[in-house]
Amino acid sequence: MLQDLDCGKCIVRSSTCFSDLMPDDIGELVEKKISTVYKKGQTIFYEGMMPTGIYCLHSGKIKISKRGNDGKEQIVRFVLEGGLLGIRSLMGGRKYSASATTLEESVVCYIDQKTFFKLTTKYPHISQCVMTLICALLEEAEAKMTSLAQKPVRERLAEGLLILDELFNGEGGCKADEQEHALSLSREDLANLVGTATETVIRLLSDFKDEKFIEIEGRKVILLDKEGLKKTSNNLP
Amino acid sequence: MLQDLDCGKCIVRSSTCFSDLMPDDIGELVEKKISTVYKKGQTIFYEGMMPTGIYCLHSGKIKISKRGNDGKEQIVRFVLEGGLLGIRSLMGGRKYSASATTLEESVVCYIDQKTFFKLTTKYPHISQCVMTLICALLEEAEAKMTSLAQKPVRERLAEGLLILDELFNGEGGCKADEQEHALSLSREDLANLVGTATETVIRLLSDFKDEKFIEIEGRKVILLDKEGLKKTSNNLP
DNA sequence: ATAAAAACATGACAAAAGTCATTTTTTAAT
DNA sequence: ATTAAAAAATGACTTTTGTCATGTTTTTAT
Repeated sequence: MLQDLDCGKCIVRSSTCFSDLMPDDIGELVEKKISTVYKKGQTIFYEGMMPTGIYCLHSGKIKISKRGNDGKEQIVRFVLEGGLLGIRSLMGGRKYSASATTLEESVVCYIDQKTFFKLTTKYPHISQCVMTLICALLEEAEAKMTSLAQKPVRERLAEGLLILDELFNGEGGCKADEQEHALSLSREDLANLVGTATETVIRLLSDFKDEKFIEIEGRKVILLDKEGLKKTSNNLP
Repeated sequence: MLQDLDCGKCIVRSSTCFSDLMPDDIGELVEKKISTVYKKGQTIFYEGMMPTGIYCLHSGKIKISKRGNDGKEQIVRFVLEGGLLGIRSLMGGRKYSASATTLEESVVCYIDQKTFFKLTTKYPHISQCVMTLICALLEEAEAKMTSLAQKPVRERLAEGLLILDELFNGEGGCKADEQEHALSLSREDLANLVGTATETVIRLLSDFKDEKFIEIEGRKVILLDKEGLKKTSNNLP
């Protein structure tokens, strides 16, 4: 547990729904929030648990995943620095319908529901902001549904690689001096994101390599030809 | 266009987010709302348009569907009597990401955004109610994603039939004196819901008939053995 | 009532994707 | 640095699902 994170100076906070808080409320946040470091692969909450607050991702990357009826994992989305975790479940008053697991070491701030709802009551713009977030998630979920229902695996994998690249190496991602356009999800995670078998991902990645769309360095996948991937993903413009 | 719908007496309204309005506001609703009858197969709004208000379904049934990159339709969800249409797009301030088409003759009340937002500002419980609705939609969407990604078509079709039955013949559906447990979506709609080819749906429906799970009467599908369907859908309890 | 159109049905075949078994490489721990 | 464990890779084979062609039935419109 970390004691020394000062929400007042937190650049992450200022880019979330919690921007524009009055000093007193920031003070309360500093006091009430509980910050925890999770190592890679640790789970923050499990599907089926009842939420008692929300989590704000201070640093790191997280996958949100469900288990299908046969216990197989399905990755539903990712959360990056500044993202909120468990907000849908808390706002909907329902159990978590997915689990949250770190993909790398992450610092997460927990805010209990009482403190959170006090803030949403006082600041309507927070509710508004959360509503916008959830609406965006729903739009994305419906797009992904369509993709899963209609596209062959090859197209979905190309699409998945591009989305991951945008997510991890785009705006909020790592700096340019790090390995550019490199993804390092396991093949299994990639399969659970795209909705296929691990072997199929491996085979298609080799194909993509042969076609010079990507380069493979051990676990890392480096995008060489995003245009080519875009074409094979069959996403027009 | 219909002039004679009185929101004050509207049983549908009283079961939606618009329950508990003060008389004056109901009066304004009566004045401002525009009620229209749509025939079967007509489209209320199209993917890509910008919303200018919301629609409330007074009677009828509606499918919400997207087009994939190859133009193929994907049914994303259904809306029944009392449901709101276009709420996600309006609240998220974004274009419609799906179209709304009637499955049978339907009466739809349009409320322009100014009137709507006036109400949400005055009645926080409306915003709260809408938030809960959208959270539920997101949860369902993520469940459907998982199903599409992991289940074989046969299981998805069984699941789809059960969901449709629950939706159309359960609580808000038709009365018991009508054909019980009968669905009359076209095979094509069924395919576009379940994410497969029309021929595959037809073949699987024959299988289900042979296995005595359903009976087929022309376009109508009558569920005989819901337990059996549940088992083949692989949804445990 | 009848014709035209749409929806449904079926067969044959091809393509896509999954499974299982086995080997190689990479990663992590001592 | 070495070894054990995990992840990645590959091949052989099966199953699932999609496509195309064609015939039949049901709706719908005149």
